[in-house]
Amino acid sequence: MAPIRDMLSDTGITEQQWRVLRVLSEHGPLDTTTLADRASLLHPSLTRIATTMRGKGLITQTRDKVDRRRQFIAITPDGQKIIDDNADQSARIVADFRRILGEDDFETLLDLLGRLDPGAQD
Amino acid sequence: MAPIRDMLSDTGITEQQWRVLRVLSEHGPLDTTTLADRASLLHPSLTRIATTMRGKGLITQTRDKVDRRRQFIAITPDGQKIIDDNADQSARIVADFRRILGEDDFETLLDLLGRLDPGAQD
DNA sequence: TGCTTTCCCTTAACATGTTAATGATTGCTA
DNA sequence: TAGCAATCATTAACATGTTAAGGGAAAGCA
Repeated sequence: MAPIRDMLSDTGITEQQWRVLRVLSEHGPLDTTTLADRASLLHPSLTRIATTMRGKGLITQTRDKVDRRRQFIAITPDGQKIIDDNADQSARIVADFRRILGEDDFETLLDLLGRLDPGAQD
Repeated sequence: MAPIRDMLSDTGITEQQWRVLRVLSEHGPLDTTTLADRASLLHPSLTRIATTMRGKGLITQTRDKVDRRRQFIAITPDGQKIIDDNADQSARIVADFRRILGEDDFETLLDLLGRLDPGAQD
């Protein structure tokens, strides 16, 4: 994760906050349980992270009108801007991994890791 | 790491404390810089962890007579007991990984990961 | 309807990761 | 030898991981 962290150190957000933004950017607004799952966060962590990010204006949090236990979290334009500004560099990092290993070995790695942790398939 | 954490939840120590004990058990007393490196911990983390573990009587910490900036940390009998009590189960977890993937694929995985992070060779 | 259960989420408490600043020694050098 | 740089380690501040407990709302049922 070191290259990712280097990238993020310039943006003022953390690795976990980056994951939250990416998931929201890809899937649109999500309830907190789904968001925590897709961002690989435990719910207590997400609660805190969401509070921080709401404070920074990166996300909005709204309560479900029907089921008032539920909440939905959505990305704001400011949050989306962080994703956009770093999209190139982010893609480059993955491309680097692929280049270092070569296409075949890269796929092999994903396969082997997947076999060790069947629950983590994306 | 999930299987390791399950194992440790019974012992009252954390994953990082486990790594510290293992390194000390394998290499004998070490200075804190070397210990932090081998246990994959940053120095500030090691400082705190060492304080905790000293409180539990798992390690001892002594200052170098010659260079009084330096410290040496050693495992105590109580600490070694934790290693011994869990050695079987620990070996079994690695063996499980090897079994799931098969010998060849297991070696391949170690190789691929090593190529992505050349600094982390053991 | 009233009660219990279940669900969704938050709080709390403790341990660690991470970066920057600070201490404490030692070593070098003018 | 006084002063400064380098080294080893700790402290501080903030963010997250992890487990357990709590709080509010909905659902099921007598």
